[in-house]
Amino acid sequence: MKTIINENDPRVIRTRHLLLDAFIVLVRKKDFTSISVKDITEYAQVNRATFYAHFQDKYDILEYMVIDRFMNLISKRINVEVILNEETLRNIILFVCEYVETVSKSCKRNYATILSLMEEKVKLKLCDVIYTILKKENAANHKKDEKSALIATMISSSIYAAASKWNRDGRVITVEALTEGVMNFIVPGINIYRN
Amino acid sequence: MKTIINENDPRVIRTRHLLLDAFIVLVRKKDFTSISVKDITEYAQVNRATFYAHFQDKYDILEYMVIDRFMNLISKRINVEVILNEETLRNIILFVCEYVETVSKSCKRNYATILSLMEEKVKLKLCDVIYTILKKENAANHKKDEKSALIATMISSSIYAAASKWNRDGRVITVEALTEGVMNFIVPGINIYRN
DNA sequence: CTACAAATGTCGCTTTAGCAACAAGAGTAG
DNA sequence: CTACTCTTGTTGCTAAAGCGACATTTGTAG
Repeated sequence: MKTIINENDPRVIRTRHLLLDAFIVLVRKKDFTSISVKDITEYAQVNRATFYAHFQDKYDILEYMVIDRFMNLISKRINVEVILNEETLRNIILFVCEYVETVSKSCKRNYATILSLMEEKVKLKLCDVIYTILKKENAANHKKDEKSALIATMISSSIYAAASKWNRDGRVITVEALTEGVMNFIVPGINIYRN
Repeated sequence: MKTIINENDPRVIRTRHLLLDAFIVLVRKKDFTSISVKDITEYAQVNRATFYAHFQDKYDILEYMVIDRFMNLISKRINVEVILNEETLRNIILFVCEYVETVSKSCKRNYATILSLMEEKVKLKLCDVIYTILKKENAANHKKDEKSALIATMISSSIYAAASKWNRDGRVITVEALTEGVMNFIVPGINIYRN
């Protein structure tokens, strides 16, 4: 039962960090299934009841961790202040490929199934990022918001699906080749949307 | 105005650590005089008012740090469960010499005067340690407590004074030689007290 | 010297964290 | 199956940390 109200309270930030850091340490050492909330709070030196003020359960903190990392990584590579030109799109595609690859490599097979539950959240975040860029482009024109949301959904799902397939198939073609294939598919649709 | 009640509360321990760590970092970088309470709390990410719940002022946290370090160092070298035989005494003398030397070496000249204010506290702690050992030796005989306190005072002051002088004079004789000199002075007195 | 800026301690009030105890559920050994 | 233990969420209550404001002091530039 999350009960935290003010995300900017220094105590809240500190406690969240303690819990996340503990969780990350444990995740490297033990099987996710065998990690209990008690383990996390004991390692973090935080009361167990406090954990439940921040997260619903251990799946919740896993999700938080995955999203948090995704956003950290993408924000270092893609500036949301930019416009969605071809260069930006290529950067996003390259980033998603890299992300998918590193995640799949860092997963012991036990985590693969669990992380697949998180994929949906990551896709939504990717969609968010693209939507944010698109919306800013048409800040004045509110009528286009709906269209932006729709096209962002399709762009992000295309990119993520392509990157996933590419990774699943063993990454036999180069990322550049994949990027071209994706670009050829999505750019015409985007251009039509822009007119 | 220290207002902390429960020293074992995990939050108290955590906050104290944050403050101490921040203070130690700042002490290495800046002149003690130029360190403000605000600096410490900002670095530690702790509220300024909270600082005053733990320490009176920056001199107080300095004192705490010095005592804390002294106790950490001595507890690694001298087990208070031991009895005060000649070996233990020699170990104590060696430790005090080492302590005095390292402190004086790690001090920029600005700190020397400030740390001299701390010397008295360190001496008292040394006295405490010796008294604890002595008292345990006569646990059954409460009448000897007063005598133990007195002799502990004299033993500790003798050792500390000798070590200080040895250090002040440039450490020209070996610690072993100094130890012999000190032992020759204090052991007879201790023996008389024991009978 | 003066005036302005910054640091110091302190205060009441709000918010978050710790704690102990609870019922409910999962897993395990006999 | 049963009894046992451990984990899980949850709940009041207590205690510590955060916050903004305040009067003072300190220090420093003009």
